[in-house]
Amino acid sequence: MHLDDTRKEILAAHGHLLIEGGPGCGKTTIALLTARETVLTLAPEQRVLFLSFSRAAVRQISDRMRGLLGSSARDKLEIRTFHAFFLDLVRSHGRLLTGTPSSFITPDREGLLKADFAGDWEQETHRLALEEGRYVFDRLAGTAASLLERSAAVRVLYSDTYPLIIVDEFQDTNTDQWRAVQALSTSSRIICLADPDQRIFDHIPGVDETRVQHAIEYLKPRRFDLSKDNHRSPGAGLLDYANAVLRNDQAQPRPDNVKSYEYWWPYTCETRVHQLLVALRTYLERTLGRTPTIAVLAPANFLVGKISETISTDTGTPEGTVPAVEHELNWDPELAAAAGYVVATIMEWPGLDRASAITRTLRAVTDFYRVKLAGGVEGARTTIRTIERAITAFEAGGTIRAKAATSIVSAFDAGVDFDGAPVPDWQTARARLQGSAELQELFTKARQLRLFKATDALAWALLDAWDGRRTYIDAAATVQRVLANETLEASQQDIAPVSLMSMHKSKGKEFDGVIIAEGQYGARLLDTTWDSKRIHANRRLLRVAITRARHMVVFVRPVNAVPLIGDMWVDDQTT
DNA sequence: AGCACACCCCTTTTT
DNA sequence: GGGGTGTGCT
Repeated sequence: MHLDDTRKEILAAHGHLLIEGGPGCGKTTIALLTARETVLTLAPEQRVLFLSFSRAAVRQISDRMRGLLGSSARDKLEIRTFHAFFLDLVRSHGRLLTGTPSSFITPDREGLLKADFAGDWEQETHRLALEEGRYVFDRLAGTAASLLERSAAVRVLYSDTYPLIIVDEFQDTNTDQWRAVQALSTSSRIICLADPDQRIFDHIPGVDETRVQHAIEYLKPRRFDLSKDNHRSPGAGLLDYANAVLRNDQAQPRPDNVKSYEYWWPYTCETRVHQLLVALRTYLERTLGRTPTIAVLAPANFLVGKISETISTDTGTPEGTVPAVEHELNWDPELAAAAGYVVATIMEWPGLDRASAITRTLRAVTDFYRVKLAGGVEGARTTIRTIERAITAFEAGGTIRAKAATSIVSAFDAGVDFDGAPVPDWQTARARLQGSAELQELFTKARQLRLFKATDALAWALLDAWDGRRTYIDAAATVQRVLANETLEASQQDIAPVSLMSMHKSKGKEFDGVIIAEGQYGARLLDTTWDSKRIHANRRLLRVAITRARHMVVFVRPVNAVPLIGDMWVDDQTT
């Protein structure tokens, strides 16, 4: 492999390093090569630690590693998420802080606990951690940091084990993650990989635009700038264009592999995306000579969800019918699972007495709203209360007032027949979810489950739950188990040919083609009414989205959308 | 207490 | 366009 002077310098350098550069500049590669050199000097029990944010990123880095490092070097390199690393640390040493063994509260469990807790949940999670040694995900990093700060023994143990620690996406580390890195930096060598222009998460508490500056002051690292380099060949033009969008640089022309389309009546954003998605797929298939990977990205999740709904079925347009597109969607998996859980309780009906069947389903409905409440929807609280009151009234034989509850009762009384074929039976059960706004919402969410590739696993598990005559025994528990399993495994699957996600979620991923969709009412890419801070944040986000593509970017924007490059204010006045 | 209707606003999240 | 919230009616 040919190395230029900067890279040779990086390999020869000692002490803490800060390596900056944009997408495709080779930060990860040079970090892996540095790890390879370091590995040669390690004692048998020592390793190099490579920390990143998501499992998807860990997977991508591991793939890259396999191409660069021999198997003996690979064994000495630990590529892990921050979370997994902190989880181990707290599991092994958390007792030092609390005196009790540590246990963990999974996100779905946290949702239910949070919904039933009246006070300040943030404060409660601190109390749970300190007094009971029970940790929700968000408390892990802070706890790990405290352990490393307060216990010299723990710090020395970890620094001894990991003399070199590489921190990926350093600009997005939060305060707690940075504290842990700081503590380890006393005896371990730290290499930070950063691209300040990919900072798209500073709306999250603890993530801070001054992080890189702090690191420069605290670690006093040697700094290297790779931002001029790009090793993805057709991507080079895309990176230049993305940088032009970032800086609103009007001198840069739009390259041929960036297209922009408008939509207006009778098209909606979703139908236009559907049409262009099929066209892009055909085009890439022809030019690449293989099945391409395509991502549809939007600035807001609700738009992603709407696009998913639209492309799931054939769409009629003035230019003909566009066929349904198989795709993967990663949005609200917890809410969809909670809705699926309600459907599963209905599949248990024929085997249960009236009272337990109905209360079981209604409890599942309240749990759905607990998940929703945990996601920040305050209004879910009244719905939970209303349905809980209905359950109490039902059990006491009183009058039920909630429409969702009366609908469930009459659905049960109307009777439901299953015949042992899981998929049609699932649909039969799901079809009972109607008669009120709440049940309609559950119905829609449950439909999304189809998209999590969970269908097959669900069908198999339900086949086992079938009692051979008329009901599914413990269907709810079965569905919960399968869905929990699927969410954990999901990230390990290969990239689907077509995936839909928010622009934020696309960070660190790569596709042959990218469609960037802009909504009409919300979900704007740029808006003249925004302040400069938000405009700049969205330009950074656009840069991330554009650079996800290896070959082609297609914008789908409403008529009169603000040009991505140009004088926004003048344009606004002329329209 | 629960619901329907009117009005308002419209980002982003890993594990 | 549509989901969330607030208001007033039953």
